[in-house]
Amino acid sequence: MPRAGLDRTAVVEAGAALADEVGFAGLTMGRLAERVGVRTPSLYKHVAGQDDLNRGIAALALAEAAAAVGTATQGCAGRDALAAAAHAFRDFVLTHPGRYAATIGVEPTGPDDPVAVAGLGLLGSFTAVLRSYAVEGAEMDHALRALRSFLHGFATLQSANAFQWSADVDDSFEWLIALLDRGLRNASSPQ
Amino acid sequence: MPRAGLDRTAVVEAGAALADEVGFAGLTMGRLAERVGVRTPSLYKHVAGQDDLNRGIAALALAEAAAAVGTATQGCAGRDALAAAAHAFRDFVLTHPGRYAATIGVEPTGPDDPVAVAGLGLLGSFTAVLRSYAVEGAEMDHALRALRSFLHGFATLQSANAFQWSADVDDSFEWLIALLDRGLRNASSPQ
DNA sequence: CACGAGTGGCTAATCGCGTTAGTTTTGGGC
DNA sequence: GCCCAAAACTAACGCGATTAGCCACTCGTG
Repeated sequence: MPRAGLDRTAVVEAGAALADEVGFAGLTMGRLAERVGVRTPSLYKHVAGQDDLNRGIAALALAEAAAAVGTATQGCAGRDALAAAAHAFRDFVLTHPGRYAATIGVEPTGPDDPVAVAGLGLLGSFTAVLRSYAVEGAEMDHALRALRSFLHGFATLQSANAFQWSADVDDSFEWLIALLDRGLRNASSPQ
Repeated sequence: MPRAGLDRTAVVEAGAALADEVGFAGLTMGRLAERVGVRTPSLYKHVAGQDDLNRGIAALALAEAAAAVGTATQGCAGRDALAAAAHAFRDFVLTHPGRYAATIGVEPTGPDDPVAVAGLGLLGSFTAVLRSYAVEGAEMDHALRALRSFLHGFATLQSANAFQWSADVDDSFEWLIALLDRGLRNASSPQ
């Protein structure tokens, strides 16, 4: 039996790709094993189990999302940066719905958990965007959460096909970015 | 063996309550059967299977959420209505995380699917709120999607404990409402 | 070049969950 | 008091995750 030459990152990456194809719920150890050309129990030589696999996929997805947002906003500021970040994030979620879904419901075990580290990276990319606006101090935390909620909600709902009405979804996304921009530009003004 | 006297709604409601307790992923036919005092296969006399159960729970949750938002916004307008709706929705998701989770990933099978009907009800509650702002025509669809994305994203992330930083989550929610209000008040103005 | 150890793969088996088939029991209507 | 449809039960299957235990390939070392 020739060896497949697997290692942890190969298994995790194959799992992420498979999750994108068949959906996170359809990611099964058996399917993943078949995909990488191995019998199911052999996977356990590389990952500790399904939970560990999910954590690996989540960390990978967060790192990739952070990179996508970071490079998309290079050299932009203000509304341009916001639009670039939003589009980069949504594109990532829509092209990689499975691995993004893996990031939900994974609680980091500690501050040096790869999931936590990757999450901080994504947060950093968003922080850079918000710095272009007059957001400072404690408001940064609120704005970060708002931005993350917006993007997560929209991308998740669209990826779940929860938008069934008439209007074009891309138009709605642009409208949403404009609304965020309006709200952020006056962030410090008295409500 | 004395009869338990179950019917479909009793099973669905017990399933929703159980999902809130143990999480949507922990909702299992065996546990639900034990909860209602019956053996697992007996549940299949009332629901067609786990998927059907999920649809029932989702429809129930959407109807309850619509009712909560609707009554909370009675007699309010503008920012008051927005704040009331946002709080009612978030409270519902936080107190019923399991049944709300059931609403994600359920695609209505047709226009008269109870899930679709209940979803339209929730949409109607949000539409009433947005009518207080100068939102009209095609913008209503965009604003609806924006509001839904915001609320879904925030509630989901908080319920998944994805907010790990310093600032108070309730403060962030108020800040987010203020941001939405600012953005909506100028909805029709040129960006 | 042999070899021994460790690693990566395999088979077999267990457990839990969803689901189906077939059987028994209950309780309301005649 | 009897009958039958509904509702519950037991038994059994399939599938997915996981573990235990075994074997083969490969690589570094003598």
